[in-house]
Amino acid sequence: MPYPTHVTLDSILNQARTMIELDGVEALSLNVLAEALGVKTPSLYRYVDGRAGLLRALNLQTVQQLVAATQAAHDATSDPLDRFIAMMRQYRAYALANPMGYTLAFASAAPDSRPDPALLEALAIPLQQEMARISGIDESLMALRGAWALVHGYVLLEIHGQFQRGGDLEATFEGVVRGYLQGWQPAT
Amino acid sequence: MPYPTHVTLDSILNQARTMIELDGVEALSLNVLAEALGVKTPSLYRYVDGRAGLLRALNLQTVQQLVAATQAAHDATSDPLDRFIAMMRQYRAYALANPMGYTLAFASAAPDSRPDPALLEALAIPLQQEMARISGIDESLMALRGAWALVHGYVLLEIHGQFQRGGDLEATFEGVVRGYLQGWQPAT
DNA sequence: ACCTGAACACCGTTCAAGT
DNA sequence: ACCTGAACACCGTTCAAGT
Repeated sequence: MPYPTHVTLDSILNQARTMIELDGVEALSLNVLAEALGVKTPSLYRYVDGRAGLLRALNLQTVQQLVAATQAAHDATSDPLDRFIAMMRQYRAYALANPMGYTLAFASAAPDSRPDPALLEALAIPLQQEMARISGIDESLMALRGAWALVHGYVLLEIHGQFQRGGDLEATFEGVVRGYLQGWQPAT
Repeated sequence: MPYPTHVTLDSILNQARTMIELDGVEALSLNVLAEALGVKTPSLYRYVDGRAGLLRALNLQTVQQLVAATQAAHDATSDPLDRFIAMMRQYRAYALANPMGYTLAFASAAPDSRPDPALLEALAIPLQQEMARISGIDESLMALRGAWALVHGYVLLEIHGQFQRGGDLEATFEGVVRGYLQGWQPAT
């Protein structure tokens, strides 16, 4: 009689994700993860290629979820500028809801667990299309890179508590993104 | 006859810094660090409070160096906008020269090794003064937060290789920062 | 005063063995 | 087919002991 399956890739990732968000990536060990899943540590190796492979799988999931989140906003509006801002809002919302996962995927040092370039394209293409309708196509790559940097940096500073002087961080986000984008609209 | 001192806090930090920049933070272990310094691991505990303390000390140094770098640019120019941009250029140059150290200090998850708030003020105050001369004082906090986010995000995306489509990243940096700042100049 | 040896608990990883 | 036990090398940390 073979063993029943006690664990799946999904259950592993879900458990890892909640542990990471609770205690940080450094505190995530395969031992405690296995124990929380009611299994012995070596069993995890059937589903994931060690600790590094686990982080890779998590990062893949993170990028996919982020793409889905921004894409949902894309389909919900039509005016180019509103649409772009709505996508940035969704981007921020996802990052703030998954701060450790976002940081791990997009600002972690390990070069081997970086997001797949092809997936990053999936994130960038629809954004650049919208940007082209705001800035014109010639400037759209530069304008998009700045917008991404602005949003990326903003959510990371928020996540890591580096906006120390309070204020309405949501309104400020809206303000700086709008301000940035207005600079790229062709002069009338 | 007492032991001669084989190691100092400075030699520890320097060695740790070069190791981090070479192989990443995760690969930094007290064992290999001690061995590189010609000393046994427990000796490090006289100078630094364990691995966490070592990272704290490194982060402190990073922020101080970053403050010094931006401050140098402040003293070298006089026009507000040029001066602010020069400071941002120095900020980026420092981050790109110390990518792992910068990431560790400003985008690492560990909340206990975060930079001292008072030091962050030392970084922010002169920047906000310049920003006030560009945007006016009322908007200067919001405008500065956006500028910081933009530069922070930009250098992190550069460091982690996420601008995949090439192009002159220095010129793009200049362009997006200038573009952002122009939006905050009061209408004529 | 400064460093080391020895010991402990924990970690990731591999692989033959169990069911 | 899936999981476990046992073993290994490595890690951080503490503290009594060495010089």
